[in-house]
Amino acid sequence: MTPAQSPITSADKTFFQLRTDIVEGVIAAGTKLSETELSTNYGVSRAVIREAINRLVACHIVERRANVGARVVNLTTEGLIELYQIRESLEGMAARLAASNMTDTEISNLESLLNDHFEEVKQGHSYYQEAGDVDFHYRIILGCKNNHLISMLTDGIYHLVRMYRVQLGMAGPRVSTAFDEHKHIVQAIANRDGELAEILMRRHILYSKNNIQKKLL
Amino acid sequence: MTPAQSPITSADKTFFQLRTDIVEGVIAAGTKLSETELSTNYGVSRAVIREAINRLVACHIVERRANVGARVVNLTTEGLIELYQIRESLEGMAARLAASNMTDTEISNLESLLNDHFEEVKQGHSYYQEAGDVDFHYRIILGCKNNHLISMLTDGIYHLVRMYRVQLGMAGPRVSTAFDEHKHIVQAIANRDGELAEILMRRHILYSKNNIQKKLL
DNA sequence: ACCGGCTAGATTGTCGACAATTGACCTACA
DNA sequence: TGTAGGTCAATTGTCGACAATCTAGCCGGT
Repeated sequence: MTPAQSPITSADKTFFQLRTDIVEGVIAAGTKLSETELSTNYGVSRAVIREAINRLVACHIVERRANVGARVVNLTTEGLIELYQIRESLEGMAARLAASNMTDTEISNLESLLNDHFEEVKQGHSYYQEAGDVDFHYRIILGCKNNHLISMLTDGIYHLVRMYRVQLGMAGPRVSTAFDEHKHIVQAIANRDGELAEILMRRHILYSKNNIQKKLL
Repeated sequence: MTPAQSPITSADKTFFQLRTDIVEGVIAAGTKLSETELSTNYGVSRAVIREAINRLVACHIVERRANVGARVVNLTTEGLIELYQIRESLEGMAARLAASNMTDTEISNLESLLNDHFEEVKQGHSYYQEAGDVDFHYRIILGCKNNHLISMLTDGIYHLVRMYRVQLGMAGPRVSTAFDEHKHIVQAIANRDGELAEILMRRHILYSKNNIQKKLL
């Protein structure tokens, strides 16, 4: 799913591990992160834990107050809306750029990916499950070829999005509609129509937000 | 200009200092950042330097390779374009949200700010100088009330933008035209027309990008 | 002369100990 | 009883030393 992360240093590994544990809910939202405690739990020095925590702060997964400590962020409705506004903006741009910058083979790969998903939908499997949706969005993000943008989305935003999805249990009913939206986005990209691709991607994410927002009220 | 940063810890101060020195060009782009050397220069321990560098890595001002070291990023045309694509996307969204979320007093403050600038323009002062432009964009960003978005722009993107501006010397000729663009954006926000505000802001940044791109060829 | 491996120096990564700050509890006093 | 102040334990911030890793230069073989 996500491309091979290659943890080199001990701090890398600890960062990835901690991030996974928080996103998956092993460490609950709002939890205080005690450096000494984590240090013993993960079997590394406090310096390593500190570096990992600082990186999590940079992705907005953890908040730190000087001389007081670090806490996992709380999952709020406002936070989720903020996140989706950013997604709408950045992924819309990614789709626009992808229409210009994806190679023909990348596009045909994306189309065949979509066909595979179509088969699953026909057989009644819920399409809007993590893997398929994430995979789709992921390829378009990579297709934009803007490294800074790619990094912001894949290193920063997406883990937070996933945290909300996992912990608020969002495997919503937007099955076939979401699939159609994906199909139209790919069509626009294949036609090299960046403007349309952006509009469609933004609407797609906006619908998603509205759907979730409805469920949370 | 930028709101009061309150450096608490020694690492905070070192981070701000280092960032300023890099953005202003005291430490040139592409320079290798030796931890021990910086440690003696700034009069703090290596741990503090490491934390500061890691934060700079998170803002994409510095790149680090494990076991090798950290370097200040190189300023490339591609990097600048990437940055402006992100700005177009995020600040467009900020303008849209600002049209909904700014208070009436914030809007009237913004209008009077623009009037002050207009006086300067009438008197022949180059409007498109750092202070005025940054101030304008800054207020709109804050006006969006999306804390995550605010943080991405003010902590992340803007220092890089400034680094390009300072080091590539961009005090371009877009004087009165930029002022008009600002005026129209404020009008849209005052009318609570988010959609138009976004379109105008995106075009404003796009023009800016084209202008710079033209000068760099 | 050129290429591959090896050694030495320097740099980064990790660790445990010490210093500084915070928050809570406890006490004294109005 | 409630509040202000002080004390103490616990946590975070900072430091210097040690271990692991990379780069550059040297040496020997082909």
